[in-house]
Order: sequence, then structure tokens, then C-alpha cells
Amino acid sequence: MNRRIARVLRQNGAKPTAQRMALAEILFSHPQHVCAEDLLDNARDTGMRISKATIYNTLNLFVRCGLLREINVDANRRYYDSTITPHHHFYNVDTGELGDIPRGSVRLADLPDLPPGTEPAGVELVVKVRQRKVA
Amino acid sequence: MNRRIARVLRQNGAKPTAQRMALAEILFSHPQHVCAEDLLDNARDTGMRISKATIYNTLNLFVRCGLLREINVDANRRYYDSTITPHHHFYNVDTGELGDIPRGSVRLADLPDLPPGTEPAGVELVVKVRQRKVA
DNA sequence: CTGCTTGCAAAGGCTTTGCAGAACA
DNA sequence: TGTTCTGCAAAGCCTTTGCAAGCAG
Repeated sequence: MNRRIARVLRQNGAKPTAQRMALAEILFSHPQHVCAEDLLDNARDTGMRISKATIYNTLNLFVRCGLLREINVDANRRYYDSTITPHHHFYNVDTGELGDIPRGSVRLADLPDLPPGTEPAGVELVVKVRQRKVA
Repeated sequence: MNRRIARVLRQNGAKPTAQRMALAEILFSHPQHVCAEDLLDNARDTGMRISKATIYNTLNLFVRCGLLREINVDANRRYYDSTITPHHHFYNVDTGELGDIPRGSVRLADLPDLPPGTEPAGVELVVKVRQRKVA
């Protein structure tokens, strides 16, 4: 696993430094949705010394390398998804919580014709939910 | 039309001021996707005097009143959609262009079970496209 | 060694806020 | 006349950038 990350980084002309590998360890140990600050906190909780700049640099690098996916749901913050296989998201507008929707549990039928001169680059589906009012 | 806007504003405890009605005029004269700066430029092009703060205040107000929809596609900027009937979007990742997808041209089958304790609050589908490489 | 990385602090871009004057009801 | 709204400038938040010191190959 770490091998794979290191290989992908090298393939993209980036070095598998200690900080990068440690962040990868955190990110890919289990599926999660994080913003920069979450990752910074998580990283420091493990005792490592790391700067905010490196967090941002690494997140951007991982996205460029296809290791991480950016999710656009919160206009205030960028979120990153450590699961890159195609799937969709729940977004709780009250709590800000993000959840995964396996691709199989939604069926997109009849996708529309693309604008002329363009080719597909991905589909992002967000199902927004809110807390149900207690009746 | 202007009547309707004014009524909605009043229902939400806001006054249909000259600036707000002028911005509504611009926004709802035809379907469009704008960010704050676009709207500021468009407004000033009509010769009106308006500040950036009022643009932001008004955009937020219109969203709160359900007159405008926020679209999350560009992490750098907030975009607003003057069409609030349910529909989806194309997003050209190369040009930043936004396009509408009529709801009818996509069929979402088998929406998943919602997380417990939540109720639906909307579905947002973004079909990302990129410029096709000339063969 | 040589160039890429890191950390820190400062800068940048978008959005919000504080406040005085203006407009509305 | 009392609120609410506007405009301006300043502040705030997230993200990026500049630069010197550190590390990888």
C-alpha cells in the first residue's frame, strides 16, 4: 500500500517524503472526508511535526496524482475524499456531515448529450438531507 | 414579476429597495449563473451605483428567500443560479462554464435510503466535462 | 552536491462585518 | 421617527506564496 503511494508519487515526479507518507497513512487507513484543518489536527494528534503549508501542498499534490478526490459541497472549505472509486455523497446541510453513496445504489439513466466539443470528465451527485423534525 | 419578487421579499421581512429590485431585474431577466463579481459588473454596466457589500448581502438574502440557488462547483468562488426549478448542471472544468441540464433529460432511478433521522433536502447533479482534444 | 520540500510568516482572494449616513414605512 | 439598508473600509477566513533552512537522491 505504502509502496503503491510512493510509486504513484514518483511517477508524478514527487518524492515520497516522510510527511507525505505519514499523511497518506492517515488518509488511506480508512475511507474518510477531510478538510485541510481536519488533516492538520489528525496529523498532529499522531505526534508528528507538520506545517499548514505542507498540508495544503500535499492535499493538492495528492489530487493532482489522482490519489484524492476533491468534493464541492461546502462553499467555505474544500473537502477531500480518500475514496477515489466512483461513488456519490450525502450531505447533511444541518450538521455538515458527509456520507458515501455506493455507486450501485443509484442508477443514472438517460444522461444528456454533452455540450458540443466536450467529453465527459466525471459525474458528481450530492443528495442533500436535513435533520428530520421530530414529529 | 417584480411584484412577485417584492412580495417574496416582504414575506421574509425584507424591504424591496431600489438596489434589490434592480439586481432582481438583472438576475431574473433571463436564466443565468453568476458569481458576486459578475453581478457587480453587470449592475454597474447598467449605470447604477451599488457597493460590493450590497451585492453580497443581496445574494445571501435572495438565497434565504428561495429566489436564488447556490451552486457548488468552483471551490474559489460561489456561483448563483437564477433558475430555481429543479435541474442539473454541466460544468466545463477547462473553461469554468456552467450549463443547465433540464431535469427531464436525466433519470435518477433507485435513489438510496437516506441516513436515519434525515429527510431529503435536494439533489444536486453536476456532469463535469472537458474540452475534447482535437484528434 | 543540486534540486525538491518543509516550515514560517506574509500575502492574496473572496466574503463578512462594523459603523455612519441615507432611505424606507 | 424608528428601523432597516447602503456604502465604505476594515477585518476574517481559507488558501497560496516567498524564502531560508533541511532533506532526498
